[in-house]
Amino acid sequence: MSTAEETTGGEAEPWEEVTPDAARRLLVAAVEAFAERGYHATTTRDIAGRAGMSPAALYIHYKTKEELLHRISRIGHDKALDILRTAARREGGAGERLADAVSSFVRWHAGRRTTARVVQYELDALGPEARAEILALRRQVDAEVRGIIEDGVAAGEFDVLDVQGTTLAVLSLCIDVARWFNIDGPRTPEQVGELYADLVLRMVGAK
Amino acid sequence: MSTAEETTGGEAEPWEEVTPDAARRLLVAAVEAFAERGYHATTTRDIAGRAGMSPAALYIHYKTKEELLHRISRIGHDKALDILRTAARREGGAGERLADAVSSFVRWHAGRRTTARVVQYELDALGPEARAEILALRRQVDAEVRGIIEDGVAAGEFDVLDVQGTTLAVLSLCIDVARWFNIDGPRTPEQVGELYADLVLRMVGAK
DNA sequence: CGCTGCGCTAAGCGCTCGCTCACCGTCGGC
DNA sequence: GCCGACGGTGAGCGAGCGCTTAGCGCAGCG
Repeated sequence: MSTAEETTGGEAEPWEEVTPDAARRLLVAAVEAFAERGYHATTTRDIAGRAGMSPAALYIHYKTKEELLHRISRIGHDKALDILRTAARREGGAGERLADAVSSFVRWHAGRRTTARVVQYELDALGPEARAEILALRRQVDAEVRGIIEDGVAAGEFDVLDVQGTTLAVLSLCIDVARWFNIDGPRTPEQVGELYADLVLRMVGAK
Repeated sequence: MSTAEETTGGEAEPWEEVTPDAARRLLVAAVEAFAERGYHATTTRDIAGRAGMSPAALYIHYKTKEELLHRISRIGHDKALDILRTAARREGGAGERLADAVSSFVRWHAGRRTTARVVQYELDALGPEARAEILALRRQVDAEVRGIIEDGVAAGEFDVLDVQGTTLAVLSLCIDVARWFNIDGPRTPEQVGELYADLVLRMVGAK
């Protein structure tokens, strides 16, 4: 988690914490399949096939198909939260920290779009306990962004009427990048990150 | 479950164009089920059950489960486009028209959240021809918003660096309301619409 | 060399899916 | 009062699902 991923665009090779190798290959295959077709439309045979294994191999490393989604969602949320925390705790004014948070968060949602899609849009497919665990992480994500905005307001740097509503809107804007971003489109993840950082600074009335 | 959504955004009772009555009841049931569990996780038995009919009754009115989704998506996109066109073609400056477009578009996504969820997030479940038809409607949606922003820039009313990128962001912000909005939450659709209209005016640097 | 443990496969179980089909009650027209 | 059309049902088909199980090949080790 603390690896060298200051990287402007492509991040360090993900999923390296997943071992053994066969379990990681299955998980990466599941991310691709879930992102492409959705959790419910993906079959265990499809996941195993993408990983070059038989359907039964999946159940050596994971108890159920849902456990795969849970692991993906957990790791993805940890990563997203890590990105935001890093930006929130750097030095500098609230404006710089918010711009940094938004641009890196957006870069992740665009650059690792397949992962982000699964993480952000397949939450309802999890069972109650797993969903509750993930929702707790999401509240922490919200708190990080709200914290920066509150700092900016307190410092007189931002002009915001509804802090919680604006926080919601900022996060919503960033998250939805995973829905529409197209790797073959005209924009790189870095460009979208820059554009969005500018838009968000306008939204909070940064001086 | 189906009640309590009495057109908070001031829209007409929807689905009235769907006849006969049994076909409409099935379609409304499908909207609810798709919005709750997703297209692929919804069974034809569930849809028919919600409409108080046997599973076979569905196939008297619709050829396949996918045709149901197609009809919902088509009608929903027509409605969304209609809302934007009405706002775009009213009288007044670009700022007023943009604020009107955003607030009514957001009101629809929040107030008719179940429909909007299906319309915006189940697009990939459609076959190639149906999806192409819907994508054409979405390009028209984009054009309406871009048109207002271009007007504002031309009139010196807005300050926008990347018109297409900002259009994308504005629409993305509005659409994602359908993902997070909660009828039992602290905000009414009207309040979110107002908040978002203000945020969007800031994004375009409205004078 | 034989034994053991383990990652993996081939086959398939029980179930539920989308969808079909033979049949039925109701009702307007003659 | 009978008849055909139509909207509906109950039962069930073939397919494909998530997941299980019996057994295989092979590396490590005496």
